Amino acid sequence: MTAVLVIEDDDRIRLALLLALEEEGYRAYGVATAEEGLQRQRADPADNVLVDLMLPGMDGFEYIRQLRRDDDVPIVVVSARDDTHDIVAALEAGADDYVVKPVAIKELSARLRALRRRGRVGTTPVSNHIIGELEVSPDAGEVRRAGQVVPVTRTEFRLLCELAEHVGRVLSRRQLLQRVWGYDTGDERLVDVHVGRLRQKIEDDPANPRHLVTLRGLGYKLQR
Amino acid sequence: MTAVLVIEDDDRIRLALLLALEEEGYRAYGVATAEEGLQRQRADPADNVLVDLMLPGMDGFEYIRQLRRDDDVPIVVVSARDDTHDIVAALEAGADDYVVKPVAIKELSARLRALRRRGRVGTTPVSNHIIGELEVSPDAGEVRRAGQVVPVTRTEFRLLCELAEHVGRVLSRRQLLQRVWGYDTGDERLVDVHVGRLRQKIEDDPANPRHLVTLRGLGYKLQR
DNA sequence: GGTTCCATGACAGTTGTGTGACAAATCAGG
DNA sequence: CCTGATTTGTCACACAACTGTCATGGAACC
Repeated sequence: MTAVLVIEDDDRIRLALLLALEEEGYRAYGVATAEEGLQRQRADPADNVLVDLMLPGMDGFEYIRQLRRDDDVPIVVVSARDDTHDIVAALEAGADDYVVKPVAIKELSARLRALRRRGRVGTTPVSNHIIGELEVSPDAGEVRRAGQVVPVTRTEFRLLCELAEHVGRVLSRRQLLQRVWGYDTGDERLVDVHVGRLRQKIEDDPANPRHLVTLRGLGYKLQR
Repeated sequence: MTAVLVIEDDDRIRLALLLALEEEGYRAYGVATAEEGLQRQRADPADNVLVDLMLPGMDGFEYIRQLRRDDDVPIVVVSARDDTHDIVAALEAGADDYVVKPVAIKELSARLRALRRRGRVGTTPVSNHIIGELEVSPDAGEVRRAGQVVPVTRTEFRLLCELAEHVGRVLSRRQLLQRVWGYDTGDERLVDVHVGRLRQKIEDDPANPRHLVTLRGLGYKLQR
């Protein structure tokens, strides 16, 4: 069955849309924020995405841009604003269609069908490690936290990739030195420093890390 | 250059559309009847078709059905009628989008671009890449920015194609040297220089690139 | 309480990148 | 074949960003 993800902060509208879509034979589910929308689509990809533009927190434009980094799902904007600038900006950001509220469900359904008929084309998805709200894309050379790109340096990035490839496993300082730096020798404290810097960037509370944790006497571990 | 066929019986509207499209950087030509439209598209296929619904003789719905028998070109209906039944019927007949007259040319252009990005499904795979407002057509040997052709040199073009083929992925200087120049060896700084020159042409603010970005220590990446 | 292990801030040296200038190479048109 | 224009590759400099070391203080362990 065709699955549709609806991102709309107004509860009444969202529920009405979901109901109408189910009536039309879709499996439909919704979230209220763009952040949830990103997470949801990564965890359980839908065949179509409907998104409002005015959302609390991350807005619809930014949502589209972020999703489009590694997902080619057809995106339809459902907005109350009938403004050329918005329409152009949304399509440029990567949306495939733009309809103005209130929208006839039959029209929406027909537009979704037309889009699916076109099919997907484009980039093969990038391989990601997902650790909770953290995403590491070795291909894209990017680290995201709750959808937001976090700038990390090359060494930090390599270190994080190494840890992400072995989620839940302890890696000793020596192992990390070996794999990230290529050293066989050298001061192991170097690892500490970089772990510390990484924590500043990817942890909510760097002093009490939830993902990048220390195992005293053993080394470091990345966990979900 | 992207060619657009316009089928519209009202001379004034047709000419206005053609003019506006050319202004946007398209090669545009028009006919007044569906019969002419079919003939023309078979003789000299356009990349997009705009069609009115109310036409003398064969109407727009029938035109779409007939054209769709052997052509997967993106079709956009441009109609004065804002009626759900018409919209659904047109999309069901095989149209890809439906806009209501009068239409902002910028919106129309953005919708055409979005459609081309989706590409054709039945015919040869699309080889042109669309990255935001940027279009790269390896076949046509052209780069467009917001519809306007940007003159780039051969090397810049190859570099851009290489990056465009891997949107969202980092390519190291060595990889680029290898793929664009065919070197196995050589000074990697060469890549920097050409990236810099490319940025001057395709970026809004070359000093703060939005698409052709540097990933320090990793290489370059083209992103939407 | 002593010991070991770890976190963190500061800092100087190093590396990586952007850019302008320039000469060699290539191309277009006569 | 010649000439002028364009394109290409090299270089050097400046600047910003990154890295590794060290010292200090704090936390965990016995």
